[in-house]
Amino acid sequence: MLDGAVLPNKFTYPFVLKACAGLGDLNLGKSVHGSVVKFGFDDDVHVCNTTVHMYCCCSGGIESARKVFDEMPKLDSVSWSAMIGGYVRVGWSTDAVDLFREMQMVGVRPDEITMVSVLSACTDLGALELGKWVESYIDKEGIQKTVELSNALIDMFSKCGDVEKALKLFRNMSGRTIVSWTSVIDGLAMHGRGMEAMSLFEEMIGTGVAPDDVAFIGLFSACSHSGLVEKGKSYFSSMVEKFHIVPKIEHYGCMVDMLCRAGLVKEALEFIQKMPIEPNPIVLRTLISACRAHGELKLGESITKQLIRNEPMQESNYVLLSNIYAK
DNA sequence: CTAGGGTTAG
Repeated sequence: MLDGAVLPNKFTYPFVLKACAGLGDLNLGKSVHGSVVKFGFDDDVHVCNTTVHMYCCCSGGIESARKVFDEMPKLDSVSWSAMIGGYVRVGWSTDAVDLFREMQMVGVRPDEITMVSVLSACTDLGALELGKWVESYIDKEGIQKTVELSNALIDMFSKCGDVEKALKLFRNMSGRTIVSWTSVIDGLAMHGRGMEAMSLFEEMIGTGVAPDDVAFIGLFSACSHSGLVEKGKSYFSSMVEKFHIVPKIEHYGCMVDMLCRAGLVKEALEFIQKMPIEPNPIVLRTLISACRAHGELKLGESITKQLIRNEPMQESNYVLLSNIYAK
């Protein structure tokens, strides 16, 4: 296209940049950005917004995104949402909140998409008071409570410690999605309310919503945190046999965590050995910590040595080993 | 003619 008669125009770039974002390819994105600059489309707010988003989606691109953002001739709510959302995605939630404050100071009106990202930042930070403020801000500003925004509110309350409030919003919500159910189940799980999480899970199935792989992670986590080992095992079978979901490492990880918390270290080891996929470092660390807690020091030592062989650069593994020797 | 978000074990 570049060497023919047809030149790219400013309407071409958002599609190309979006493709780079989808691939997460920073080098490709950089070269497309270079082309944007070369053709002088870097004064177009839509092209710049897509560029910010592209950098935010590429690993290691967040600083470049901020650079483009800072140099934009004009910022609209999409620009701010893209940058705030980018910070949340890479886990820089404090920067996301700071940027939201800056957005308010310069007087750009946030919309429901901005607020979803701000709420994600609150959830990540466990900032309940800020989250409550955001909720009242949404009401005060008359920002549209889409299903996605309601879900973000439920998720925030659920994970920041006000499960009752999350449940209340959930019960009053019209048009719940599996995300709404999963957020409340996760909150109950995190706060040791495993039986309620289980009954909500059953209620969900009863209303005709089929559980997906993410919902099962929440459910297993609930069983794990509440010591419901037999329930967890039976749900694991049902996930595979009844709902035909292929377990991922996260599902196996939950089961290992559940067995370890219950002190069934040997059974956790057997479970790992029977898994059809390789245990990742997270699973191995769960097992090692359990070995230490339950006096299986020899076993813990051998697994830790295996872990160190797999990731010799991870300093925390040596801490695990020294903790075992300390015992 | 284009654009930003949304549940995932420890």
